[in-house]
Amino acid sequence: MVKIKNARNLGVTFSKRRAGLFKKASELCTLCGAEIAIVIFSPDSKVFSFGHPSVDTLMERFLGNLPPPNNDVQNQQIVALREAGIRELNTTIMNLEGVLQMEKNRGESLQEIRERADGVWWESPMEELNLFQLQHLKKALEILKQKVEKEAQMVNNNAFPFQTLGSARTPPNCAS
Amino acid sequence: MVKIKNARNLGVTFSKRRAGLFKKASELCTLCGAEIAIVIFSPDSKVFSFGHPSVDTLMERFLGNLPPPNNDVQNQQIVALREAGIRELNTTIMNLEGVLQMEKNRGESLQEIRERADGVWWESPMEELNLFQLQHLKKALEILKQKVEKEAQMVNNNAFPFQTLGSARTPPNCAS
DNA sequence: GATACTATATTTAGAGC
DNA sequence: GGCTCTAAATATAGTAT
Repeated sequence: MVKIKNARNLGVTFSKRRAGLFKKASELCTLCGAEIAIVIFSPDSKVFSFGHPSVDTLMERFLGNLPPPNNDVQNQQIVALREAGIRELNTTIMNLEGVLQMEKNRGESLQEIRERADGVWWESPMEELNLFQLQHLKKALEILKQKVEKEAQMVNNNAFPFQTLGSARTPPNCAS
Repeated sequence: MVKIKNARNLGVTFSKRRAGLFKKASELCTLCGAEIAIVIFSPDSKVFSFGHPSVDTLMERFLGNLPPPNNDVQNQQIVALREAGIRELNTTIMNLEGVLQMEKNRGESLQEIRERADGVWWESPMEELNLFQLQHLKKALEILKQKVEKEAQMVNNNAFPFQTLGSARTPPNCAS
């Protein structure tokens, strides 16, 4: 850990490192399929949080109030692998990119939102998005979702009738 | 984010990055006096957590079950919930972008993979990762759609749906 | 499976705008 | 406050042991 020389920069350091932490968390979610909730109270008691799928969902599961979803990801992976073809995956990728490109051309793409946010865009205040923009984003995402579901269904329809392995939940522990 | 070439090492990557995330969190605690709770569910539903001073303490404060040291519960709860909603939407979008970028990167070398796989392309680790991320993307999009719908509704009812209310309390202590 | 290594990639403190 | 730049610190994917 690098040492801090000036205490006056502590606020800046906090913001930068908080952003870095959330980025690492989101990468871990995307890369490994993990579900992560983070809650941070700053020294002046402001609250920041990160959650995928959501902080509340994961907290409740952690506290034992809700059972975990019984989706055996690894088994799904194996089952789907049996039938999945590279053509379908390529088509999916092309569709995804196509939709994004269309949205980009129409001037309200995710990329635009990202650019408007300048740098730490995912920390940018969503309040700057007006209703029209949100609806537009929503519509774009629905189209995108349809395409993904269509492709994913092609994979799952022919799914190998393998027995689904049960996944038992481990009791909450707290190891740091 | 570094691209993963071999899905076989996903478990190792998860462990390494989980350790890295916890390290970053603990540094943020000691360096800036922040209080942080992290809960991670691995793809096979194992639970890992980090907490300073403790996961339970921070989670309860976040959920509003315990009063913050020096402020009104209601306000704290509203602030936390709004923070959560905004950030989850943003981070989900970021996850989406990350997946798309990885798919794009991988798509560029699909031909090369085919050749290396030498006929048994479905056993190629690349395809495994593709499919895994496709499933992950689908899941992320479903969550995202819900959130966008919720946020859009809030915009309908409130001119400033995401306004962050201020809150202050006595500085915490975070020594380790 | 853990642990060590290392080349590469990412993060970040500080300074300047 | 926020943003950019950059040298230096740190994280990490792949690999060997």
